[in-house]
Amino acid sequence: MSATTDALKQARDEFVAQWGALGTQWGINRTMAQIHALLMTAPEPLGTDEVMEELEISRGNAHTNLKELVAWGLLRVVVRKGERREYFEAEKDVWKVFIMVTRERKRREIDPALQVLRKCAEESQDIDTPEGRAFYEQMRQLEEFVEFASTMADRVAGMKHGFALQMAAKMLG
Amino acid sequence: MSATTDALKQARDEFVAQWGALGTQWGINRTMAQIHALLMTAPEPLGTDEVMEELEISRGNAHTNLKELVAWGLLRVVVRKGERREYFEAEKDVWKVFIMVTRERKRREIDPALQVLRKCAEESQDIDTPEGRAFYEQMRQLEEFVEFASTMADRVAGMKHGFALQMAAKMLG
DNA sequence: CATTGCTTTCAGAAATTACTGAAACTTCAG
DNA sequence: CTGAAGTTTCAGTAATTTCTGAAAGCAATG
Repeated sequence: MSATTDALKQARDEFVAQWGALGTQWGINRTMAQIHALLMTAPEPLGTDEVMEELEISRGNAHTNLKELVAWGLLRVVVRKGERREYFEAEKDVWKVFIMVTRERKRREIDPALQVLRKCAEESQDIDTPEGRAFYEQMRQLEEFVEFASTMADRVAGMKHGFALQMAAKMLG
Repeated sequence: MSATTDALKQARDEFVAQWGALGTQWGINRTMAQIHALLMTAPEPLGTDEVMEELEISRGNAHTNLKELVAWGLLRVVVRKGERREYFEAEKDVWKVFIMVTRERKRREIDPALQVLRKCAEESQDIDTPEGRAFYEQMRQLEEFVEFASTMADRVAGMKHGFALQMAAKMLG
């Protein structure tokens, strides 16, 4: 193995390890983040066994997290003709990755919050004391804000990269 | 206790419990989210003992999470004249809460990612093979995007509520 | 319909994270 | 200085999350 190939392997391993550590901070499990990093920097699709070997993890773990990444829309399953194995390929376009993550987080984090806030607002609607009114108002304000966030998330997720940049330029200028 | 007071307590308990559960999904610990919910809906500042009693948690747990919330800028410490106890009061303005959370998440999630990406880009800068170039390019694209996110976070965190609404209207219109 | 090659599931083990309760520390008043 | 009232720390325990390895499932092939 040549010196440059070795240097690449090293840089890539570093990236995988660090991305995994970051994932933990973002509330994503380490293995999932590592697999994502590995595949985002893979020149071609990898199979379950290759992922297992590269990251030194069990089949069950590799399988679960690969499927989870597919559910997030961050990996595609690739089947090669004449082969039974499944290969996995990462979305490499950074903007598309961002869109996927935004959609998924909205679904998992924003939508449930909205449910809760609406329920609490409704339940406190008719409580006719100063404290009751204050509580209701607080719920309403949270609800309004989260609704706003929800709309923004949808908007952003629908944008084309170019448009987003244009908007950002306006915002920043 | 009157019926309406009772209904309020019930609604509030529900909110605290659910907000705690949501917190878990956001990668924030349950107790911290519960304390935050409790104080956001408290008509006046509470002391450690009241928080302990309300949520049925230990002193150590209450203390740690109260201080953590202060560190996030989501609670203020209030001292009443002639008293030694510390009381805690939540920021109730939803927009201000959002700003604080944005700042803190940028610091904890975006900045470290940028460090990692810069290091990996630098390390792979001179690897002169097709795979090396591809890796370097991927790091650069990620870096560029995260830089963009960082700038946006700073911008948003510097906005006044009114301005944000105005911008949102433009975006959505 | 038996075998092969691969995918999926899941019970138990390991690792991580959060909580308790008690002791140590700090500050103030008498 | 001593005690009272409160804050802070932390070792050990509990709860939760993640991972392993093996068994079960499934589809294609001969």
